Amino acid sequence: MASRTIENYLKQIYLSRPADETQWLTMGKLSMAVGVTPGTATSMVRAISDAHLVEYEPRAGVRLTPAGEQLALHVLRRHRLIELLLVKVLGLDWSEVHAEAEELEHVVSDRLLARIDEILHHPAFDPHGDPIPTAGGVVRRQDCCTVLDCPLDSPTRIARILDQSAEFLQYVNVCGLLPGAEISVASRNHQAQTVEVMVIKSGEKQALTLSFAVAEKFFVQTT
Amino acid sequence: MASRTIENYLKQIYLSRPADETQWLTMGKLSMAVGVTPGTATSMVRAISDAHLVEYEPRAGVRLTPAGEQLALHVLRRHRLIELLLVKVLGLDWSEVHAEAEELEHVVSDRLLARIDEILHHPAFDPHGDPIPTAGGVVRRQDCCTVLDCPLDSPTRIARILDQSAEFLQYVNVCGLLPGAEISVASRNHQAQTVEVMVIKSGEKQALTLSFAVAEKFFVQTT
DNA sequence: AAAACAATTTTGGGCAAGCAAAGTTAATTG
DNA sequence: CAATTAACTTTGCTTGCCCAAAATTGTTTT
Ligand SMILES: [Mn+2]
Ligand SMILES: [Mn+2]
Ligand SMILES: [Mn+2]
Ligand SMILES: [Mn+2]
Repeated sequence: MASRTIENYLKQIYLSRPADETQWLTMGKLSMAVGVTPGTATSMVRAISDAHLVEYEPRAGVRLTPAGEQLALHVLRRHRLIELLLVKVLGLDWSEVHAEAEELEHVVSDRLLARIDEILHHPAFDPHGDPIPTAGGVVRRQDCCTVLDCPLDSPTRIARILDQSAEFLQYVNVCGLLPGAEISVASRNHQAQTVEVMVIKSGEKQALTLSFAVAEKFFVQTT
Repeated sequence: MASRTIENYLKQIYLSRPADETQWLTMGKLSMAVGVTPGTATSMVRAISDAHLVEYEPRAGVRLTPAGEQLALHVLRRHRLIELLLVKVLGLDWSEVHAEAEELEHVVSDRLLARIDEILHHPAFDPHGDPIPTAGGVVRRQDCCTVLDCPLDSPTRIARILDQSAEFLQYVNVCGLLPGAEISVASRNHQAQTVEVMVIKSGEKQALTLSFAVAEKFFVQTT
């Protein structure tokens, strides 16, 4: 059994892996993601590599083996199912569940997880719109664009938000930009680096301005 | 914050404390309860005593300070509320929830615990009939007798079972001796050390024989 | 090509928990 | 009382995980 430390490393290696599959994740990035000093990450990765859960190339970086990826996806599945349970059944606010799940993901048994999955009717997405890997370790990929690059003036639906920080999610809540919300992008200003978004908030249409950096965090799906 | 190890020690010191308040809990008993060697218990208790959570008297034993007791009761509250949640909301069998709660009790936040308490309508007892300490750390004491010493031939109700092992609880399940079940004690045989119990199992009355040792595990309340 | 820089690895050390086995103490027994 | 025994404590060692700071390496810059 992998320790909770190792589970956290594997999960972060998965989440922080570079888009280009041939690339390695550097120790600097990993140590930041896990929240330890670079030296600690190096020696931990050495150990995890001895267990054949990652490949490690000194001065290049780290990459999950198939076994390591399965384990990472299992942790991610636990994390996201727990988040959804906390929102749907326990009634916590979606801005607080990430921190909570960060701990719970390491102690929930397979049996309990199966019950949670049943109660939620085998959901495909967590409260932030992140896909929940299947019990078999498969991630159903949804290709969609962001508020930054979707077509203008067409009605779309927010599908996913790429930020787990409680403060940001509370702001998102206030704006009504939650997953499922219908919006359309009115315009983009490349000089000011801002996007103007129309959102239906408690019945009436409202305009909202976001920076490019923030717009990029919102994935949308054309309806 | 107390580590999960310390939380476990405090909880076991509370649960294993001798009935006589003036007595100390010996290191032997404690090390058995926690599942470590006696030497480990001794040095751990020394450390916890430095934190003023217990009093430790070499060669006598250990005893909780008021601060330590509050912490222990908090852990116990988490444990028992979680057990009830797992049974009532998640639909786990009551024989499996103890092991599950043993881990979860250390990672559930105050906020989540408050939600659980609300959803369950501030329950007073867990699935085994054990009292749930209040948020203020008060244990509501119910004085009742056991199947070993209750009056004969009077209808009573099972209130509490003093054994958390899954196998035993599954047997209890089969016999219909769960908390809430109506029973009456027909006779006791002091030579054979057995008790004959009448229990209403799926409509019809059934007779059941238990040893003194097992009878003692069932607390009953006269109805 | 040399110097400077940034990223990474190595070294040395710390803390929390644990075990095994040796040493101590206190109670029990002959 | 002396000897034995059982319970407890001490000692020495291990493992997992972490940090700070020094050393190394690969890449830019000058
Ligand atoms: Mn985690
Ligand atoms: Mn999420
Ligand atoms: Mn526990
Ligand atoms: Mn219980």
